[in-house]
Amino acid sequence: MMEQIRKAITIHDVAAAAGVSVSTVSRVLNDKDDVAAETYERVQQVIAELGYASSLAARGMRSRRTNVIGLIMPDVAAPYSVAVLQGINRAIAQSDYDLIVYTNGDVRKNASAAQESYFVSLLNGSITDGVIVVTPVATNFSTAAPIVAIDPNNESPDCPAIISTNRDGALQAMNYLIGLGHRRIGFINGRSELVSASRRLRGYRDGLAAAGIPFNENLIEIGDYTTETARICTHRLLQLDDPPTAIFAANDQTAMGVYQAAQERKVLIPEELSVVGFDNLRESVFLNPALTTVDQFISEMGSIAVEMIVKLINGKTLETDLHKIQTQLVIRDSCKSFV
Amino acid sequence: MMEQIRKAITIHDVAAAAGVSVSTVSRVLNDKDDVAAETYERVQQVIAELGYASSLAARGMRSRRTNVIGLIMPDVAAPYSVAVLQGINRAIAQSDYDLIVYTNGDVRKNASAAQESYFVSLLNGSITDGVIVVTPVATNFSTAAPIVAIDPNNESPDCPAIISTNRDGALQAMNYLIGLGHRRIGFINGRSELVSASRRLRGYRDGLAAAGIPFNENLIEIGDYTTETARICTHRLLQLDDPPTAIFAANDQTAMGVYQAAQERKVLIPEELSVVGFDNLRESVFLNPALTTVDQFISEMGSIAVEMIVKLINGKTLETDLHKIQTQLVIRDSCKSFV
DNA sequence: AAGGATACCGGTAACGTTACCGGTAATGGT
DNA sequence: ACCATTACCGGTAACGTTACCGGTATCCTT
Repeated sequence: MMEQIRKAITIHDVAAAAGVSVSTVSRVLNDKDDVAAETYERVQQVIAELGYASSLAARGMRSRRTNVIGLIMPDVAAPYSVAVLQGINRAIAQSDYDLIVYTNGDVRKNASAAQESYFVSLLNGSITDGVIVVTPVATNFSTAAPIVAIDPNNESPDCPAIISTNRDGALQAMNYLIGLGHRRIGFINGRSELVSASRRLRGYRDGLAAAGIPFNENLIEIGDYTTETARICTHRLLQLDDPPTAIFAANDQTAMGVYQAAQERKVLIPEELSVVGFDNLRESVFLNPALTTVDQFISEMGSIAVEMIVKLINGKTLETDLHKIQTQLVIRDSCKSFV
Repeated sequence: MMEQIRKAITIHDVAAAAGVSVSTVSRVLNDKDDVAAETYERVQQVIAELGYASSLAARGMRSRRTNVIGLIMPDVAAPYSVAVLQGINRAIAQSDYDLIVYTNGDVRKNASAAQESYFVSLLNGSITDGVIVVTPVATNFSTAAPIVAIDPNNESPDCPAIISTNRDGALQAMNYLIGLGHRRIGFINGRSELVSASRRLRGYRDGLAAAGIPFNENLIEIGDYTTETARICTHRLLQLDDPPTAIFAANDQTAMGVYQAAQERKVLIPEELSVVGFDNLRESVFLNPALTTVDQFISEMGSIAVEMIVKLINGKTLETDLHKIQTQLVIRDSCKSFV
């Protein structure tokens, strides 16, 4: 077994086996009409018999068209990434394109801009017709093929991008909590260098200000969007002399950390502590109690990105370079009014 | 803005800008030692300035080595796939290789063998040095580069593969339930054409047989590993004249469907119905009550696959072509003894 | 000082494919 | 019967890169 070191078959092998020239095989492969029906059949049969598939590399190099869209994301297995992937996958299925996801598996938090542009050029102009990048630090890429950024870390990116209304979503969450009577509201933020985190903090502060509640430094924790860090932050908040009656978590994974810490301290959610998250991940429904959270339609961002990149690939112009997605509070069972 | 239709830069541009030949630039790129320190520096600087990245396609075509590993999976966003991805990602990060995930976004359940081999040849021999395929139907690929299959749908695949002990895991689950006193145990299977499903059914039947419990056709439902179908199957089981006191779900997503149906019928888990799953997905901890399930170490399968493919790429031989992973029952809160 | 070794670099060919051009045979029109 | 058109197909060059060979200038050795 496993003696299949039979050298990979090329278009030349197919041509030889079918008794035609490589040009003709190429024409068959690309469904050009300048080939006799009989010849077409014969070549197709040989292709099937030999199990031939054309080299994506060679094809892309010569014809400048691969029908493949690239996707670059820092960590493919993170819940956020998975949600994006779902949307992209759905859109790809309905398109004529295939998808290649590229990652170096590096889950170090701070991918450098240089590395990102490296990845982009690596794919673009060789094996992909266009690239979608997720939460990039860089937004200026030197490449011929089009690029679309999802949630870029740049207030004014110079490539087409999709962003969600982070401040507005946070504001909705705050208004909801304040409407329930909460006045001591803790906030556990994401990594502060991320634009999304600073925009959500903005919403938190604006929400307080609009209600005339003074900003209290002690109620702010700087997390990193991970559950474990959020657990620690929550413990710090809950052991304050005057602990918060509600916590606004900057994303759902952070909210999970809040749940964990609350359970460890025998603090009941929502009776003794209200919690609001951000993202509306699939998992948030399964939490007990089900998490109230801000939906930022992550999957939609993915599918819209595909639509945009396809337009760009086909030389069309976009209606808008900056596609904003409206966030929306989803009320479940993790909050209770505070009297 | 967005006038970056500056034609992609090639090694020739770099060579011209640095005042050297393309050969020298190539040597710098590949860290060959036949280049003066001063020249090396200058070329590196030009590369950085121009933001040049070599074309993966051209490189792979010429040098037969790309340092990229391919991964082919039917649905990247499915929970199972995500778990595999996690393991693969972890292992990739510690290796010298990058990862490309290929999908056509087709979530149709039955990908054809032809399509699979097409994908494999597409990647292999052009842009990847080796490919990992997840739950392939085909296991005989005509390609020069190595292949490793995860959970192949073939009892005796003729390529190196990683499989988990499905029957044994199911047996553990059954012994546990029977040990708790259950005798009417329902089983919701996955798609019957999958090897994993038939092996788990085998374990279910063997478990019954060992305990002297007669097999009852009515307690078997054929699902498709999805939550929605499982919901429907569960309703059928629970409205039987003599409904099961426990349900063994063929995977965790199926178990979630059982939870949903139970909730709709006001059937309490575990008081009135015990549930065991299979997979031990991340989500299973968040379920309420936490799901007792068979861990099949999906992530480990991914990282082991990377180890295997790297060995094969480097011409080493594997200790074993068929790597079996031991499954293990994880007991949580979804089962109770039946008196 | 002459010969040989070494350091460094450029030119050429090839990887597998498609775009383009051109050529042959068959067909149609008069 | 002759020219024009058409249908079909083959040859050649090029995509961007690296392997390989070979060439020049410098250095070392005796």
